[in-house]
Amino acid sequence: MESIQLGDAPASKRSPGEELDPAPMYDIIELLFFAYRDFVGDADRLLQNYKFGRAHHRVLHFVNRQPGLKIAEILAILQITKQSLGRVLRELLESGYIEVRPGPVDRRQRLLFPTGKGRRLALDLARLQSKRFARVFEALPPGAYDQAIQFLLEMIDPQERDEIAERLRLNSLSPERQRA
Amino acid sequence: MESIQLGDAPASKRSPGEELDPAPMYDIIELLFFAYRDFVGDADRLLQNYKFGRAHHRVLHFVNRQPGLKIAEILAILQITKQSLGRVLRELLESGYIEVRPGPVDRRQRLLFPTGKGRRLALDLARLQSKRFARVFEALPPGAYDQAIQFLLEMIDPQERDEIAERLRLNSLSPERQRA
DNA sequence: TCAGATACGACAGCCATGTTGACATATTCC
DNA sequence: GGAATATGTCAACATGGCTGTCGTATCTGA
Repeated sequence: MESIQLGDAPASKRSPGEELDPAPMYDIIELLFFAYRDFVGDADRLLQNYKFGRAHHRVLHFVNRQPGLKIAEILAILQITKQSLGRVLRELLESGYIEVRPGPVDRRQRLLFPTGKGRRLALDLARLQSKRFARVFEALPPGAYDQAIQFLLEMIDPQERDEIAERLRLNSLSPERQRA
Repeated sequence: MESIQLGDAPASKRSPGEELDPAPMYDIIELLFFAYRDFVGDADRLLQNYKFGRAHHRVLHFVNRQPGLKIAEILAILQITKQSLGRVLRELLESGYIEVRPGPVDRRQRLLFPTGKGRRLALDLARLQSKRFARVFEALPPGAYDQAIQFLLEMIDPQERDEIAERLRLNSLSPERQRA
């Protein structure tokens, strides 16, 4: 692939050691905006067929990834209020993409599980978004995937970073939890 | 920095040549979600002091980056309708962060310019977001910035990609347009 | 055992930001 | 002078957030 040279390098590279009022990194700010918009656009188009929005997608995605998620846990992951979750979750329950079982030890809890239908839709959505990434890393040199992972991880607030990294590691190492 | 190994490599790497039903790339899908959320969170918090939202930020950002932007141009960049732009733009005009001048050649056009106040706020916001990037690339090996740029560029739909790359190149090479 | 903490549901109302559709106005172009 | 263009505007609506408040079932600990 042709290497495109865009704008300025980060200010920290232009004058090492000097940190006074670095120039804003407009290029990467805008690229992240456009990249994210196109990324979510893929799923948005598919979701229209189901009359679902991004909010439904997020809930279904994390419930599918972590079956048995508690209400409080998904609120923490999505960082929304239970009132916001309420409507979206109700629609997912009523249309049979997610089901609820009481917590085996604490019966106040409502554990969320994807149904077969739910797993299928979540998988379709994930595959669609994965296609974009697959195309990206085919066009980029080897190692680009690992570099992108490190880049995105660093972008996340430090407090959440460890927790998220842990959740990702757990999910990729223990597929048996999918059958819980 | 400690190199964290997360989950699986892309399916294309696990069995070269075979492309049937690759496993979804859950890790990078979720990392992009969390990374973007924290990224915009920075600006959101600052914007609260001004009673502005993300929509105002986007308009102010691009008007500041490309002074003299036409209405039709910013609609194309943001991919929203003029009705959506209307309210937000009116508030930015009334509160004096953006001003309008008729097109010198075509007087139907309303060219958008940031005011001094507008430039200051746009710069504050850009600096805030740049801080996150600066911290990221300090933690990452040299070359990570260029790699991230290439990654994000590839994530953008091909139709827009060239146009966006061109706009970024223009903006970083012709600062004199800032005085238009 | 019982009082308080916890996990969750539900109602009401509000806000921000997007949409479509229809129509008005000024200007430019042929 | 009529059509196309650039933009504004009004109305209605959808989505997805929010706060506040109250209710209920369940668990926990003194």
